[in-house]
Amino acid sequence: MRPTAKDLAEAAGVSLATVDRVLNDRPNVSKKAARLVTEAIERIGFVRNPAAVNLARSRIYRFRFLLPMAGDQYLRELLEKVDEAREALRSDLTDVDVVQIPTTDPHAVAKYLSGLQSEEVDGIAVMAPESPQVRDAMARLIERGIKVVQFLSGQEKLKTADFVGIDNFAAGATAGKLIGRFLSHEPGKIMVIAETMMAQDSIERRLGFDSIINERFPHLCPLPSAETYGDERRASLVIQRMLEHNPQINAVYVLSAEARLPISTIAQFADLRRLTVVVHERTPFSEEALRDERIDAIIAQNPGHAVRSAIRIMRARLEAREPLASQEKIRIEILLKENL
Amino acid sequence: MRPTAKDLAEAAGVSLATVDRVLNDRPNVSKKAARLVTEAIERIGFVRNPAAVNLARSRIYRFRFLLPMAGDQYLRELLEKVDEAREALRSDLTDVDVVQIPTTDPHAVAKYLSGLQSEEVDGIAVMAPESPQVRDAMARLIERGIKVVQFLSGQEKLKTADFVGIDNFAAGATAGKLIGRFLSHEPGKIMVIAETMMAQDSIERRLGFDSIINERFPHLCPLPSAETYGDERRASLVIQRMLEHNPQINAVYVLSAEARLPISTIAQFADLRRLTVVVHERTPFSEEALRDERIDAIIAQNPGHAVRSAIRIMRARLEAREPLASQEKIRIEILLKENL
DNA sequence: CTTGCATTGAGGTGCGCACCTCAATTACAG
DNA sequence: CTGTAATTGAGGTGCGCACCTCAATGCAAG
Repeated sequence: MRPTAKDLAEAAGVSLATVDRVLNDRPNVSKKAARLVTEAIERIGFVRNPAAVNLARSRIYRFRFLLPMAGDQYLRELLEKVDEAREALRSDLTDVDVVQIPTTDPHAVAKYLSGLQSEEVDGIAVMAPESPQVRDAMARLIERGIKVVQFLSGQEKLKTADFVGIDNFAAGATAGKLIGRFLSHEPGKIMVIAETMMAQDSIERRLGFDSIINERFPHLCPLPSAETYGDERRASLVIQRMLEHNPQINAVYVLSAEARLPISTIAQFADLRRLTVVVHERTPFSEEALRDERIDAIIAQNPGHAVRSAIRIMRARLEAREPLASQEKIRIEILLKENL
Repeated sequence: MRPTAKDLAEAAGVSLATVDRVLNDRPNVSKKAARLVTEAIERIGFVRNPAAVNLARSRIYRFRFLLPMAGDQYLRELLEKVDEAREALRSDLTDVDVVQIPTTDPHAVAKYLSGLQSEEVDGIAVMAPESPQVRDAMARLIERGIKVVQFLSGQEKLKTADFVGIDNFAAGATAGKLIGRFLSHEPGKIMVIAETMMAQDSIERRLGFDSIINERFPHLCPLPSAETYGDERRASLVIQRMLEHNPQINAVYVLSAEARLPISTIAQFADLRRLTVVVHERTPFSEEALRDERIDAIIAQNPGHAVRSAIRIMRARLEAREPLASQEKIRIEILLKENL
């Protein structure tokens, strides 16, 4: 049998009460007693039974995901995964919920975060664009004991918060490498499309992309980023003009999470199958496009993994444990038609 | 507060004892009582508190990984991940251990499995090559109530066991697609190397590989599989001869998990950087080779994920739950230098 | 030595459930 | 109607720990 707290008390030569004081960081413990107990813990290999701990504490973890209001398929996917996690954790003393607010307005985000009470929630995963106000609000949340995870978004990294997501520079570089190698030695121009280049992650991806193209594939010329602002008419205009002015385009890189608008717009003016196309994020649309070879590769970060990871991290932090780094690292996945 | 069993009893209009009988499938429950309780469960949204359940049952799950005796870096990686999982689960009522036996001897594997008692272990993840004896032994284990996972190995799938690992046909196809697209339109021959072609997974990978090369890249010619049998001298002989007879070779595909021997052997006779090379499994060796561009891509299945997945599945089965399919699917990862 | 404070031990309660016993009630066959 | 079996309820115990109270002990300053 595993040693219990009682065994531990015996081994340390102290009472159960003192063991309890040490284990739970209660006051009024002499250095000597603390040492006796910690030594005994090592010696007999004592590990708290988490089931008993949770039961006794009758504690419920309340985690929240703060996600953008709008969004196309990728966001929907994400919401679904959060829901899945909620269901899976219902039985596990963990409540998960979602709040959607217009994250393009940093003021609104900051205000929401500032209003959060630790009675209301134990941890929050925030997916919002970079802004000093939001960063400040997060820092203050952390001071108040609410765990914060910077979630899949291009924030400047806080040292006191955890980050869940991919290295966007590397992701851009990966896209560049794929396009470069797929095109082989043919020279040409690459169309780069983003929803907006205001977001930190778009910028990083672009930098990574350019760096490898310049270094390894100088015969390829990446064009300036075209921005759609998520607007159909604007996308149509910008893309059509770019295609007309650059007949040498033989590749397309879509920086943003939502590939549907750019890709379906391009399809109106050019033959996708003659282009090498790389996009971000697996969605029903991008998956289908990959299957019928309108696009050649998807760079993805597994949203289900990201959601679970964020929850595990917040939980570990609350229990003052260190998260398992290797498990919590989100991989930059490359999806081809063959390994979907 | 979440409803407790007591609330449930009240809501169902029966006693706690009857609720207990229904929840734990004990005998002597009338259909009517069972119905009352299950209806009440739905109605009030009752969910058992797993902490309390585990505490009351004071049950410890004992899982075992049965792995091959020998092996190079990949196996070592795997052992490490199992160890990591063991540590992480120590506090979680779960004991994990490893047994290594010479899995090339199906007789020994079958014998070991047959000798297993359900008093000793609750579930076992078996990584061993296909053989009817082993399959039978596993089937008998399942009948005795021990959960079995076919782990990362080329077994014929049992319907009654779970499988953790990748689709090897698709993995081979992915390798083929990468090589085909990386080589672009240049014709040439592809060297295919395996430790042995006796293993089910090697065969499936080869089939997947050939199918896509034939279909999509007919200008490429995959050579017959060269087998190293893990032997240095044999590898040297076979590979040197193949390279001499086929100067048109411009790509290499290493089917097996251990790429070190084939790759370092090739390096003695040819310039790896002029070849397009795809191998399986991330190991310290393959990682370094990818970094310094001796190889071009790694097809990997995350061993840490696989280990954790196997454990989660065995656990879910023991608790008569359905594992979360989306989480337990092992992805075919493509690693380039950029997304390592 | 006394006062005041920090430290320690003993003991109890409750978390939500599994598992057990024993009596009481009900259903059913003969 | 009787006997028997099936069903139900009441109640208790323990899992390992957190959290609380109260009394007892130690220690140091004045």
